Amino acid sequence: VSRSSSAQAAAQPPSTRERLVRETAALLERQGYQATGIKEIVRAAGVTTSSLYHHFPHGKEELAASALVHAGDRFADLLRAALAREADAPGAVAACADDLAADLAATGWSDGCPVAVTALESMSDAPLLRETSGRILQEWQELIATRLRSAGIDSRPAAELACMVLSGLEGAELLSRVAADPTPLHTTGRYLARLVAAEIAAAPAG
Amino acid sequence: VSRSSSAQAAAQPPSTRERLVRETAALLERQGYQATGIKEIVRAAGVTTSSLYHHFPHGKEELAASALVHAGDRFADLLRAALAREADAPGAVAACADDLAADLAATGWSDGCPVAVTALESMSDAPLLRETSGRILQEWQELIATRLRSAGIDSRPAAELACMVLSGLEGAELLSRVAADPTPLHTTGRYLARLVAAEIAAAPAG
Amino acid sequence: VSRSSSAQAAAQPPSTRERLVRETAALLERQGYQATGIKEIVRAAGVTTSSLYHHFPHGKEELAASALVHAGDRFADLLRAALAREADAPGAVAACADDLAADLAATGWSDGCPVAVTALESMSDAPLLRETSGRILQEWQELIATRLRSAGIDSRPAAELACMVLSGLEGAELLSRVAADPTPLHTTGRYLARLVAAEIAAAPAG
Amino acid sequence: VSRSSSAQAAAQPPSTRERLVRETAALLERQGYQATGIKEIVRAAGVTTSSLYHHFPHGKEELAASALVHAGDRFADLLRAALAREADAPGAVAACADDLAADLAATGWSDGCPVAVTALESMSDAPLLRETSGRILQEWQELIATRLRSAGIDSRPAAELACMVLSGLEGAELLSRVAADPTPLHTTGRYLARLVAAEIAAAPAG
DNA sequence: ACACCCGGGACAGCCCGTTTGT
DNA sequence: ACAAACGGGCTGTCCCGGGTGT
Repeated sequence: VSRSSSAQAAAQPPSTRERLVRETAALLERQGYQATGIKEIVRAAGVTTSSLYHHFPHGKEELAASALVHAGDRFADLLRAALAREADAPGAVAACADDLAADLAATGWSDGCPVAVTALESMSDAPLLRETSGRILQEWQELIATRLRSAGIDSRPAAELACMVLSGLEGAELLSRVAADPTPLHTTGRYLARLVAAEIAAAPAG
Repeated sequence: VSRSSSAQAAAQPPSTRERLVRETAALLERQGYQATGIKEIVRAAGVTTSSLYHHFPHGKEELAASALVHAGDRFADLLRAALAREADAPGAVAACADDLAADLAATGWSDGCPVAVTALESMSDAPLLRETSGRILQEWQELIATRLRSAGIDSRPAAELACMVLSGLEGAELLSRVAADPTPLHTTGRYLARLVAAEIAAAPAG
Repeated sequence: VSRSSSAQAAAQPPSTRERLVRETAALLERQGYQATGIKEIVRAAGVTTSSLYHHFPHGKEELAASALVHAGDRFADLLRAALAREADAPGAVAACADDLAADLAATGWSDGCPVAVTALESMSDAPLLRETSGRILQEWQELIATRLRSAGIDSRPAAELACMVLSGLEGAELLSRVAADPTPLHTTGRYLARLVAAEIAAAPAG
Repeated sequence: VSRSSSAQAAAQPPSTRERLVRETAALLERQGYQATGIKEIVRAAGVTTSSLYHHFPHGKEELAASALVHAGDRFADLLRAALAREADAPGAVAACADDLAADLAATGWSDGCPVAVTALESMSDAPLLRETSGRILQEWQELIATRLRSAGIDSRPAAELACMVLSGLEGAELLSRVAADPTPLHTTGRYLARLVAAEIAAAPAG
């Protein structure tokens, strides 16, 4: 999915399209979809409005969808890294929460999961964004589920537990951000790790 | 906090201010803060713009804050009811998730937690909304924590577990809404109940 | 219909709405509907865009419709004056063409019948403008028909002849404007007068 | 004038330039000049914008002028056919009106004389279009005048009568289109025929 | 000569949240 | 409490020209 990064990140300056997607992703993380204006995007990316509409004929929504995919890939990288770092599955899940907390704190809690707010904002209008958000959330769940299965958890409970883990992470991120406090993420990470440990203990197979 | 309801809910038609708050709350649940326009609010409430600025001199943000408090009280009612219905604490937590799922499904997943999206949208601007959202989320956590303590869990772990429960609920609501599927909420409810049960088993005192 | 002119033209400065209608009518005569921008209108009228949308919530089309009515009334005045000036009906019809020619020439053939171009432009979109144009053209025909009936022509032929007269005037105005030459209007006026005279001769009653 | 048709209409697919002109003519008939966008044209013709500017370096106006000539030729064909069908000159003139009515009604009154609206729209700007329109209208008048002269009318009155006839046709087309009703065209055709008959009777030479 | 992708400014019509006279 | 006005902002489209290949 995120192959473009390695393919052309060699040296050439990011293309107009690339810059649009990147800047939009950054703005979405910070402000959400509704509060991010087209003008703001083109100003940040240093391109003209016409260029935007050349690359994204359906306008803001199409661009935001691309930006969501981009941001989703970056978040997937974060998840993958955290999940791979710890040898035991419970620790891996907790690492996700802790890394996320560190990441958010580093930006002063202004940036955040770009999918959460955009998805919620796009419930009524913007069906394309809603679908895209859904797919991205699914990807993340599968990423987590795969890690859990590699720890010996059966496929079905692994999927359900991954859903729980992602729910916990997303909800805790909300609480942490509004409080500007990493505690909710850390606490949630600990409990999620416990759940994973319990599941492994219950299913000793693998 | 929600004392106004008993004070004047006797019979008289809802005041202008009341109608504004109620309609705004409804719109916030459905569309979030940014997508809800002043004109839309006054049209829905059947009042003039000037009346709005008479009652809420600080405009949209102040009105939205009042609406958040109103909506937060209603959600607290839902929590209280669910927590009180089940005799055992784990069941009570699961009931929260299930009630929430039923509630959201009944509106076609269009309505939702009014605080989540508004809080996320108001991170960059609208500090009043951010503070208000934070207070409301705190209230909910305390509501849950109180129920957990009454089940014999110590004060400190009860608070932490309540944080985990609320995180799970909020995150699962996000997942359920974007997928238009109650499964994430049910699954999360089950796991949260397990955590509560484990905590009770671990702390037999009380 | 055009009672407002006498009612308040006494002294007070024209209201915002009045200025909008007047300036729009002037611009429509000169440029047509499509070439006249909202910004141009508000600049000419010295009002803000928001004021425009306060008085004409449906925007450009609604404003243009009002302007058409206004301009139609003014053109009806011209017709009435010309029709009343000459004692004989044929001369009255010719006077219409001549007055129209004089009027158009006085503006360097830049102004013209505001209805013609707007009606043609609004065929595909802007149904409100189309209806309004149709009504105005009907009014003018009736004005002419009434004059013909007062000259002894029966009701039915008077209506048909009025249709012919208006067609001739509108078409000749087109030819005169693109050629910047009053001849087509004068020529057409002469032939129209002949038709009226023939009709009177054929129907000696009255 | 319309030599291109015979020259290359043999079999080969219409050239890029040809397609541009044809599609533009069709759009001008329906929407006028201002409402027809460059993008709309290139989409309809299936060519790229650069191709358009290659063939018509002066852009939209030059293309529209070519389209006007093309459409004018087609309308001239209609006039010629109608004028030649009827043996007597009055009947020939009436046939023009009737054929025009049939033609317009067949398109649901959406298409129309492409010159009228474009000419009126181009009065203020687009002098090239104005000149082109003028020439085309002149051609049509001469077409009619020639037919009248062949019926024994002197050169000078034939030219004037042709002016009257074209005025009547154009004006009646306007009235018919806005009313979506062929009656104005039919009525006008009848009266125009009467004028021609009277002229022939007055000038019995030939 | 011809066609492609891409970009450039300016402006289209419209609506935002807000304030003022009164 | 009301209509009226404010000024800036919104998304989107206008018509057009460069750079590149062929």
